[in-house]
Amino acid sequence: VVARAAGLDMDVIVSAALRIVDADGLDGLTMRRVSAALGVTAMALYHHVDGKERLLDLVVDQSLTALPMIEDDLRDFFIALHRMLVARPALAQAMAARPLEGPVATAAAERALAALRRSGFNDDQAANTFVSMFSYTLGASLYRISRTPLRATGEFPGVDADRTPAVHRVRRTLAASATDEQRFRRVLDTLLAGEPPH
Amino acid sequence: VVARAAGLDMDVIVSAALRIVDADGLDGLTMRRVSAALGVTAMALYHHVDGKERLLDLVVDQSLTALPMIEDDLRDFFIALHRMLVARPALAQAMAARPLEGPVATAAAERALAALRRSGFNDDQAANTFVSMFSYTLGASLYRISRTPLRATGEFPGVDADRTPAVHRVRRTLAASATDEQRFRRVLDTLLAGEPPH
DNA sequence: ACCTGAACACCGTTCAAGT
DNA sequence: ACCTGAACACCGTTCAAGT
Repeated sequence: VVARAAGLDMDVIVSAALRIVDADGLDGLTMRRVSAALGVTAMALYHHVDGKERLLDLVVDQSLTALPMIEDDLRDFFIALHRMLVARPALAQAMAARPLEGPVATAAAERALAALRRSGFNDDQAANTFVSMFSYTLGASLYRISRTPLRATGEFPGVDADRTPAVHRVRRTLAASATDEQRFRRVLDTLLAGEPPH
Repeated sequence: VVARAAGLDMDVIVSAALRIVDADGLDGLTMRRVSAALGVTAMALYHHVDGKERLLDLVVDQSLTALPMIEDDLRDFFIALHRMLVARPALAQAMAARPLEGPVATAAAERALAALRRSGFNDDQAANTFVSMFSYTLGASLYRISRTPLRATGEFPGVDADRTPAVHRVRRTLAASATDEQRFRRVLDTLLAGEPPH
C-alpha cells in the first residue's frame, strides 16, 4: 500500500542477482527472490530491467569486471577467467546460454584483439586466436565443473554392472585431467602459438 | 479414470523428450509437455524416470548415439559432434549443465582413449588430449551458437552510443571467426599435435 | 515515474487412490 | 506395477490501480 521510492536501480538489482546466483546457483535465480532480497515486489524490477533473460545478460557482463585488465599476456586473463568460472559455476552455465555481448565483454574483446595485433597478428589471426582461447576456456571450465563432484555409481540405468570397474577407471582418469591446471595452461600456450604470424 | 497400460517405458519417454528439445529448445522441455506428447499424465513419467534432471541426462546421452563410431581419427568424431551441437543448440546447452556420464558417453570416451593409445600416447597424454579436444569442441559450439543470430544494437543499456560503430566491428569480426569451420579443424589438429608422444 | 496487489498461465513433484 | 486426479509450493509476466 506504500509505493514509495525504494532507491531501486539497475545496478542494485544486478548486484542482488549476482549474490543470489553465487549462493543458490542458476536455478536459484528468480525474479521473486531478487525482489525479496531488495524488500520490494517482483513487479518493481520490471521498471528497471526488461525481464529475467536480460537480467541474466547483465549479471554475466557485470561479473566480468572482477577479472584483471588485459595488458599484453592473454594467458593471465584466461587463467583468471577459468578460475572464476570454476569457482562460480552458475556464471559458466549462464555464459553457455547467453550471448555475451555486454559492454564489459565487448571492451575486453577489444583490448584482447589490440594486444594480439601488437604482438604481430593480423586482424583475422587475432580474431581466430581470441575466439579459440575463449572457447577453450569456457569449455574446459564447464567440463571441469561437471567432473569435479565424482558421482556415485549405478545412477545410470543401462550400464552393465560388470563393466563398472572399467567405467570407473575411465571416469577417474578424465576427472584428473579435467582438474589439471598445468594442462589448461599448456593448451592456452598451444593456441597462442598455433596461429603464428607467418 | 482409466489407468491402463500405455506402453510407456524409458526409451519412449527419452525419445519424446528429444523431439521436444529439438523443436522447442531446452526451456521448452517440461515433464508436462513430454507426458502430453505421449498421451499420458505428467505423473506417469515418474514411474520410469527419476525426475526432470535425470531425464535430461538420459536425453544427452541418447543424443550421442547419432555420432559416428570412433575408429582411428578423433577429428572426424569431434567435427561431427560440433556439427550436431550447432544444429541442435539445446543439446549443447544441456551438455554444458549436466555431467555427461551416461553409458554412451563413457563408451565413446573409452574408444577415444584406446585410439589415442594406439597412436603412441601414454595414459596421461591420451586423457589430456581427449579432454582438451572435447572441451574445445563444446566451448566452440556454444560460442558459435551465441554469436550466430547477430543481435540488434542498443539492446544493452550502458554502451556509449558513439562507441557502437567500433563495437559493431568487433562483433562482426568475432562472429565471422566463430562460424569458420576451417579454424575449428585447425585448432583440433593443433590439440592433437600439442601433446606429442615424446 | 515508480511501485503494489491481484491475477493468469504455467512449472516440478508428492500423495492418496484406483486397477 | 502402473497410472490418474487433486493438490502444494512455486515460477515469469500482464494489467489496473495507486502515489
